[in-house]
Amino acid sequence: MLKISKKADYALMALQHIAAVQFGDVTPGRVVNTKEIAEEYNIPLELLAKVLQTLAKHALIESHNGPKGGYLLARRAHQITIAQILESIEGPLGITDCSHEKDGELCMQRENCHIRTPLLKVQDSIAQLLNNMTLQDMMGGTPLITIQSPAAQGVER
Amino acid sequence: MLKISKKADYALMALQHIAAVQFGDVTPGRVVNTKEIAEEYNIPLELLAKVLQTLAKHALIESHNGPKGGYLLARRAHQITIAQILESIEGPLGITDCSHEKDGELCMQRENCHIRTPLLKVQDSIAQLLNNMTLQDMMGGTPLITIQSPAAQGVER
DNA sequence: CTTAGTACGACCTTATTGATCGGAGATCAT
DNA sequence: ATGATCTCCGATCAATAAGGTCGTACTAAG
Repeated sequence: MLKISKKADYALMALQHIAAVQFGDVTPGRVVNTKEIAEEYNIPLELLAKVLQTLAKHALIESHNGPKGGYLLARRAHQITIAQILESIEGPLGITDCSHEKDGELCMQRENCHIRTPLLKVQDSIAQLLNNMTLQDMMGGTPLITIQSPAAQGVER
Repeated sequence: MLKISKKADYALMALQHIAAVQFGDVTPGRVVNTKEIAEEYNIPLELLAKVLQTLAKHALIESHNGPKGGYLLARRAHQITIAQILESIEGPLGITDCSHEKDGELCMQRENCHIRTPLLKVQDSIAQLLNNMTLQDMMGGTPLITIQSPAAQGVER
């Protein structure tokens, strides 16, 4: 519980990989295709493809068609937050059902519910945490590259 | 998707209610039965019953059988953390699948996975948050319960 | 115009969650 | 004791979401 989905997991791995290739020392600027990532991390190819398409639709990466095609980060790693990634894949994140309910459908226990307010506070804390963490912060012990980032916080390297 | 389940929601509501009755001004020390809570918050009776049984099994509340029976908080509100409640209902909480995997089954992408460590940090932060918040903290502006259902009981105690 | 790649939508399978049912056991009033 | 209420507990069902697959169309490089 309080668990992120596999698709979101895959998205994080893929983005980490793309970032590592793109800004790494070996072949910087190279595009990365779906198959390469799928094989590297043992992710089902078709599923990963859909995840990447979703990320592209949300403008976190950009796709290039045809042979020699593949994906590139749309922005730099420190400009992509973990929250953005998760929300691209799983929709707006909310601890509780009544977090962002439209006018029409409000939950049955709303009138007497005393736990909504405190729960929303918890949610805010988590959202804040995820919004302050970027893809850059996940680029710790990558074998491909050694990023010298002064601003990477909270991740051991 | 980082969401807590309905059962966990129900658990929180129920505990908040029990605490409010038990330590409130109106009828302090009174036991609370399943039906009362279910009706107050429009929760399916049978489902709530199971939630309460689970909470009792984890020693967060204690049950009293027979007529005039019901539930009582096993400890005081500030000694019950939100983390304890959630874990009672949904098992050990972990952001990612590989959080607490047994020796045998480790995830397919483990060897090349670069996101595990940073994710565990996120998880720790959330766990810390939930461990530092108690039931007491959810008892903010509780309008004290005003139930005097005929089915409930007489005036004594 | 062929080939290697993404794009996209429909579909299937499985796991989790939410909810229900039927009794067994406990307790209290009478 | 006995019956009326309660909780307890296991089994089960239904709904929904998650994970994964398939087929085809579209695009660009050689």
